Amino acid sequence: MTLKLYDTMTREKRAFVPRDPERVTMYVCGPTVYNYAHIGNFRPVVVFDLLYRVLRHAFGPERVLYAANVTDVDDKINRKAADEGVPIATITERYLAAYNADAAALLALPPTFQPKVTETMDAIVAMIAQLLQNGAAYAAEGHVLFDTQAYPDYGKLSGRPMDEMIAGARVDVAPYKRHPADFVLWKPSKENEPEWESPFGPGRPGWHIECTAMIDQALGLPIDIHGGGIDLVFPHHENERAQGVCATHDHTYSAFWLHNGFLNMAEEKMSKSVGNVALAHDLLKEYPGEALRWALLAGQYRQPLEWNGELIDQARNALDRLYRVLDDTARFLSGTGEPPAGGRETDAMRAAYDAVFAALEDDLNTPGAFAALFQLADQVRAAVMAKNGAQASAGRDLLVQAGGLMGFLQGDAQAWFQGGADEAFKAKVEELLQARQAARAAKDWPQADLIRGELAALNVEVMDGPAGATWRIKDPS
RNA sequence: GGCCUGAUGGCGGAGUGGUGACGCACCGGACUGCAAAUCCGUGAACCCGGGUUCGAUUCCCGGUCAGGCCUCCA
Repeated sequence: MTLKLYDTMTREKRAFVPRDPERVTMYVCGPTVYNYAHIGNFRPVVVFDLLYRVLRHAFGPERVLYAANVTDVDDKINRKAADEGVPIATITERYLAAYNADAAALLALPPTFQPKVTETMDAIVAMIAQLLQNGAAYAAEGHVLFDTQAYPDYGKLSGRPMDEMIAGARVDVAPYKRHPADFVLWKPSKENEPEWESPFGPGRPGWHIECTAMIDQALGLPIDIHGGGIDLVFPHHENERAQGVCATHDHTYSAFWLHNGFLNMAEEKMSKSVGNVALAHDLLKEYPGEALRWALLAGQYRQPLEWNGELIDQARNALDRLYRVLDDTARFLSGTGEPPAGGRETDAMRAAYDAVFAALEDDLNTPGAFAALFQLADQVRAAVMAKNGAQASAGRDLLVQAGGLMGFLQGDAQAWFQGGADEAFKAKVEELLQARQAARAAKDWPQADLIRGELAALNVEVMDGPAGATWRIKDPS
């Protein structure tokens, strides 16, 4: 089986073959850290984290280099800093920390590198100088601009014929541009804006050059995979490519271009509590990160995804079901008293397990992978019901492994169901549970139901099983 | 105005030139003191109009609707 990925550039799905299997490189455009990130900003985080995991599995963890940048030089940052009367770094550090915490909560692995513009300034300046030297850039009125006419392939990535686009554009063209599509590589800073020294005069980099320089510095051009949101195809990635190719004289830049679709926000349903629960930071207060991760992967990454409260509930329920299988299996295995070692899975289990990988290798078909995961879970449950400890154990291991490849099911099942409960709370619940058990033993049903009601008031749901009662935190709704 | 995507059951969402996955929800049954879970089972969809084909949800054309980009927004 081979990994197949859809490349925006060639508009086709094709086999992924890295330039060097010992050193697979991926770069993804990250956030501008001036605020809490919208949940939509985390779709690429989760999607490319999944790809990162798949690549690590395929080529070996230490052979995959993943760089996800952070933009910490930006007008919006400047404005925010001015509003609060604090240095730029105060803003960027605050929101970078929040961003990384949120990404971690969504179970995204930390990338190998997280380059920042402020730490790449030398490389940016050097690359601009190189472009000037190569005749692909020119200076005008304190700016340095990229000369799109110097790059015949310009527009190829986004599939835009330049003349038509300019004809239809509603943009004012700066008078110092030789061609309307030319874009800024370096520009003078305005009053009170941060600025850096350069051979072209003091100033700051334009938007696109930073990524190209960060890629070259962190990974080295060309790379195997470049990812980001679909909105970045033009102009950002088109420009990146133009710069990179003209600076390095290597035509690849990135062998594959991957772009994730947008989240469709249904504003009417989103307001479960109040206002915009659309910030990942806020959503994470209400839902387990693992459920949000599942929701973000509920659709194939290139398709638009309907984002609403129901989607999150469904994701949570889906994980409930898988964790329940894990939990029931654990109970069964501990009940049998003999931890079966070296058990063997059934063919159906193995087939489902393989199907998870096959789906992911097909351009990250996460819905297909989920379907296979459920198939596997069903097989494990069947083994438990058949009281086949060896098969249950082996199947459970496969399920945890397959889920793990996608970043799921690595937590303790009890923790999933009782997530967020502290020790004092658990003790309180146990106390009520025992009182209820006593009432049940005495067949005092009214009393037992009364206690169930008390637990319900604590947002706890009781489940009576053959081995006693278990409990879980109910849905937040 | 130009360019580009998409349209599948109540909801989310795969896939395919010929019995339309999967999950959630719903309904019936089993089980249960109650409830949950679980098990068995039922029902339910391919935007509209043409074309190609023995046959189209799938391919082509047109339309409608929705979304994205052309304004440093994933």
